[in-house]
Amino acid sequence: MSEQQQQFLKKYADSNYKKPSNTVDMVIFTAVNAEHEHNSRNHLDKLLQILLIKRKGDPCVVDEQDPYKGKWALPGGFVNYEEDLDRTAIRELEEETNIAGVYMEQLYTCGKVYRDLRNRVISTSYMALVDSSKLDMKAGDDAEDARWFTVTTHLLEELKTTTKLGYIRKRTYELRLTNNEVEIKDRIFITKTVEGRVSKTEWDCAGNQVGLAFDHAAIIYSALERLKNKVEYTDIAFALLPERFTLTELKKLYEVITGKTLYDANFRDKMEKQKRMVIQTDEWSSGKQYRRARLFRFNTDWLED
Amino acid sequence: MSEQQQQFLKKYADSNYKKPSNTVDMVIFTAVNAEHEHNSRNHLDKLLQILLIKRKGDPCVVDEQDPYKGKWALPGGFVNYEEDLDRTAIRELEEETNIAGVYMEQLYTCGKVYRDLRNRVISTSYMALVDSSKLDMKAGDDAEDARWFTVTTHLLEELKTTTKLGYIRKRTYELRLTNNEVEIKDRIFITKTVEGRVSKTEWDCAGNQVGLAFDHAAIIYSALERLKNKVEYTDIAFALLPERFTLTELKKLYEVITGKTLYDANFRDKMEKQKRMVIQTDEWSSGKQYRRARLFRFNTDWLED
DNA sequence: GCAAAAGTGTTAAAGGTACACCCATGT
DNA sequence: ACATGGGTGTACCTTTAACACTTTTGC
Repeated sequence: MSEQQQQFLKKYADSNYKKPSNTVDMVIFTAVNAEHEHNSRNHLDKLLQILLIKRKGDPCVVDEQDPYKGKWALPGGFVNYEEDLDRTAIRELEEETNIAGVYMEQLYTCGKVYRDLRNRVISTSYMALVDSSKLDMKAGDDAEDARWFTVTTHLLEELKTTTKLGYIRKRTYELRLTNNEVEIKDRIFITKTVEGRVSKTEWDCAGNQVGLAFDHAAIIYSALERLKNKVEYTDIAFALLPERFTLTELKKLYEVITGKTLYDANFRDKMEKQKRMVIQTDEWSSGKQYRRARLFRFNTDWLED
Repeated sequence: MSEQQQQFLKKYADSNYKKPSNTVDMVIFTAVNAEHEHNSRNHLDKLLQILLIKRKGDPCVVDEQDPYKGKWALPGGFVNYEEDLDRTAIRELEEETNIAGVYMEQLYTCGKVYRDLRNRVISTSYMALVDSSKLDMKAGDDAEDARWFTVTTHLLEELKTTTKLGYIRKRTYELRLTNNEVEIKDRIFITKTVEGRVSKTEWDCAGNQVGLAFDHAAIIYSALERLKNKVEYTDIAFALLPERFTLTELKKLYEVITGKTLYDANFRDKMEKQKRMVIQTDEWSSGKQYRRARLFRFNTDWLED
C-alpha cells in the first residue's frame, strides 16, 4: 500500500468509525511510617503516599502534540479491545508495583471532551490500597521514573454566595505531593450548587503548566475523599496495614486519612470491644521503642451491617 | 468506491482502529403515592418507580445480532464523539422525561468484554431522581414504549462458606419490576470475598432469557443500594418530593428506600429539631383525609457536615 | 528520675429506641 | 362514636467525647 493510500485509509477510518479511546488511571495508595530525625526511637506517624510516574520528554519544550510531556502523572493506560476494564486496572497495578491481590475499587469515569487535548479519551479511575511492608522498593527502581509521593490537601479558600433558591459554594484546595526530591502543587476547585431541593457538586482542576498531567489532581482528590468516607464504616483501612499491627499504628492511620485527632482510650475501646474489628494476638511489637505494644489482627468475621 | 473496496475499508478500520463503544444507561427514579382501593381517603404509601423502555422486535425470535430484542431495558444510548459523558446522560434523560434540572449522579462503569454479546461496549450508568408531581404522564405517551415500573428487591438466598483466611458470602436477590400490565423478575448475585485484610464484592446477574436486557438488573440493584446509602446522610431524598410535603410523606419515602420502619415521633424530631433538614411552612395538606397535615420544605441551608 | 508511648477507668452530654397518649376530622 | 392518621412528651439505653490516671521502657 502506498503512503498516500495509507493516509487516506487512516482519515477514512477516523471519520467513519471515530470513537473515544478508553483508559484507566490508577490511584495507588500506601501508608508508611514517618521518620522523625529528632527522635531516635521508632516514632509512629503514618503518612499516606501515592505512586506517580514521570512522563517522557521535556516539560519546558512546548509540544502541541503532547502538552503533558515530562510531567508527573498517575500510572495507567489504554483498555485493550479484548480486556475487561477491571483487568486493565489489575494489569496496570501489577506492571507498576509487581503486586497482585490487593484491595481495588473503581472510582469515577471522566468523560469530558477536552480532558485530553489531543484526542477524545474517556478515563475510568481506580483506587488501590497496598500494604507498604510487602512493597519495599519495587517501584522507583525501574527504568521508568516511578516514585512514591506523600500526599496532603489544604483548603485554601471558601466562597459562599447565597442565591434565590439556595447557595453556591466554591472551595479551592491545594494538593501537595512531596518526596525527598520533588514537590508538586496543584489546585482543585469544588463547586457545590444548592437550588431548591436539588444539589450538585462539580470537580475541576487547573490543568495548568505547573501541576500534574491531565485532571489527575482532581482524581487524586476524589480518591482521598472516597478513602476518608469509607474508612469510617468499612474495613478498608486494614488493606493499608501489615497482617499484625499495633492499635497506635491503626489509630495514626485513621487520623492521617480522616484528618481528625482521636482519643486513644475511646479508639481502643471502639475497635476491640464495640465494633470487634480487631483481635488481640500473643505477639508484641519489637525494635527500639518505649513500652512494647501488643499486636492485633483484623477480625475477618467482622460484619459491616 | 466499489462494494469490495468498502468491505476492505471497513475490515481495515475495524482491525486497526478497533475500539470499544461507549454508552450511558440511566436509572431514573421517581416516588409515587400508592393507591389503596379499600380506603377512600388519600392514603399515603410511597412506591419507588423506575423508567424502562421496551426494545423493538420480538423477544421470542432468536436473533444472533440482537439477543435483547423486545426486552425491557434502561433508557440510554451512545456517547457522541464530541459530547461530554455527563451531557449524554442529561440528553437521554430529557429525551425520555422532557424534564431538565433534576438530581443526577454517576454510578458505575461496566467494562466487561462480553457485556453486550454483539460488540465491545463500555457502559457508564447514571442515577437520576425526579419529582413525580412535575412528571405527570410525560413518559409512556410516546410512540416508543416507555413505562414506569414499581421496583422492589427480595433476598432469596444467602450462602456463607468459611475459608482459611476469611469467608465467601453469596447472596441471591430477586429484582421485581411491576406495573398494571407487566411483571419482570430478574436475579442478581452478589459475592463478597474476605481474604485476610482484603475484601472484594462482585456483582453479577443472570443475563438470561426472561429478565431485563444486558446487565441492567445489576445496574438497577446498585442504584438502589446507592440511593439507600445516600438517603441516610445526604439531602438526596428531597429530589424525589415536591417542594412542599408532609412529614409523613417524607417518612414513608425514607421507609421505602431503606426498607426499615421508623418511629414517627423520633423521625419528626430528628428532621426538624436535630438535623434541621426541614422547615415548617404555614401551608397545610388538602384533599380527602383525616386530620390535615402541616407542609414542610427542605432547608436549603442544611449542611451535611 | 524523667520523658514518651502503652493502656485502663470514670463521667457527662448527645443521640437513638421505644412507647404512651392527645388532637383533628370524615363517615 | 370511632377509626385513622397527625402530632407531642417522656423514660431508658447506647454511643461519643473528654479527661484523669497507671504502666512500661530507654536514656
